[in-house]
Amino acid sequence: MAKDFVKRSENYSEWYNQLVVRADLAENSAVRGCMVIKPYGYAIWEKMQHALDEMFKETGVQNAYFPLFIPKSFLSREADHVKGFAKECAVVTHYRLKTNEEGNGVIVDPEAKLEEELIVRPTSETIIWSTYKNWINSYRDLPILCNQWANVVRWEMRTRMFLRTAEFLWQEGHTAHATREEAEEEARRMLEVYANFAENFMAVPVVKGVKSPNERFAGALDTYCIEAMMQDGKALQAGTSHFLGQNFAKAFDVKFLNKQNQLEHVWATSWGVSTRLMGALIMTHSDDNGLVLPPKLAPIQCAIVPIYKTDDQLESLNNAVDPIVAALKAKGISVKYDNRTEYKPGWKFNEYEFKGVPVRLAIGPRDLENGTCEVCRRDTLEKTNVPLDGIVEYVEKLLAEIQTNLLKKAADYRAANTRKVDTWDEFLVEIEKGGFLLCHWDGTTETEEKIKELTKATIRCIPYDAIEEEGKCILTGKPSSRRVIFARSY
RNA sequence: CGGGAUAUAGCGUAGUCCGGUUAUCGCGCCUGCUUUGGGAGCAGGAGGUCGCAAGUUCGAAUCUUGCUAUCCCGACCA
Repeated sequence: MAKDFVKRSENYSEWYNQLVVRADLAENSAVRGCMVIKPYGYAIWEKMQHALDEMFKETGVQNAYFPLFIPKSFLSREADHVKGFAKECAVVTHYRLKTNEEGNGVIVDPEAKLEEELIVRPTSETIIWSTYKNWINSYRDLPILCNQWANVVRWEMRTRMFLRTAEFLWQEGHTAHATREEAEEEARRMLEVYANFAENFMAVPVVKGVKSPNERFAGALDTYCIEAMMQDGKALQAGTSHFLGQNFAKAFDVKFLNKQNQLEHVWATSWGVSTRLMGALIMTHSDDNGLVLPPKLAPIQCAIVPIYKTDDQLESLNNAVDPIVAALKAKGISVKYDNRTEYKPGWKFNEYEFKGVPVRLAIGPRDLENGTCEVCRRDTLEKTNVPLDGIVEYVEKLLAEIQTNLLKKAADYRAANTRKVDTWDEFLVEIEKGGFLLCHWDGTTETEEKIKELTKATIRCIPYDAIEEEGKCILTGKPSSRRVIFARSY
């Protein structure tokens, strides 16, 4: 372990920042609020992208790409939408620089002012719906199911690596449908995809639910979301899927002729997940020894460290390990045999541990004699001596077990930090402890905002699986028919 | 944009209150030898506009003023 690595329990924010930087995932850039994603971090993101792409394809979604710049007038077409994003947009006003006549460097050429300013997309609903207008005439053109992988810019006041940066990478799906039912179904289907991905690939358990009107996406009729719990008890919105109704179709005049030969506005959805998922991944599993990665997203699933004194020993180890590496690769396991001479075994152990490599094998002369190797699993740090005969199957099984174990650990943690709260006094005490509080709420925005003002807690979602029960609002005592999740969040 | 703080080598820092030779220490980096089953040891070495600018002074990392940048707490948010 790094000598001065801050413990998770001591300073959670500091722990997170150091983890990101020292595990080689990312670093702050010279540009305010922006982040450099380093190769190791990007490799994880790529794995996420590939897995999501596969899942999207299964639902019939195709990838496309739309422009980075949005004419200012587009953004103002949908009233709620512009209200939601106006405060955080980067604006392009000029298209040319010129050399500074009074010295060195360049200045913005005042002659090159744009007639209409361009907005760097904070999200692409507007540019996409202005395009869809040209694609849609008849019910035969529907549905349109497009996704784009892109960067977006939101000029945030305070940033935090992966969780909130001025520029971030994401995927945004935009679909167009002939009926309300179909669009609503699509929005829910994609939420299922996200929940699936979070649990099966990231090993992050999530609560599926609907946002309260207050927390809804700007311009949506309904926002579905998945909420995860981090190890400090705070909630993290991991993905959202919006039912947009006909708002954008009306704003951009997108109509189609239905089977009855009547002109109708198109129904829309949009859904997205971002590099924020990286933050969720890091914060859900990692510990005081560094990153812990679920095998399905780990760039290196198995590291092999040779232990030797002489060149002869190294050579016989190389000969013994080569077929094992080949066999692991044949099983689709990404393996790194680290026989660099520049670093000592102890250094390598710590390195792979810190970077969250799920399984590490150590093989030395002693093992060659015994026909064994030492297997260390990152999730529990347990070490076992395992016969080299059958090692490939052992590693394969262990990776699957780690994947399962991480999800279980995270689910147990969440369960231990989720509780029902029925009185306001109790709420005030419990919210300080962190975690999810299941409470009754009278359904009004006023109450929600009052609670936020008093405690910084927000309604994370109204869970799909909320049980119908009679209750009284935590704050006002007015009747309520189901519990919602209150928590402090990122 | 309000409130608070900071700026010294790639990173982390001492020195600043109370001005005074060659700016401290650790990590990292380079060279050599010994090492290698949990971040090796010893020896040697490289690396600095002390955030920028002006002022006070015989003399400024240190005092004064202005500027800039960053961080933390708010407001905003995936």
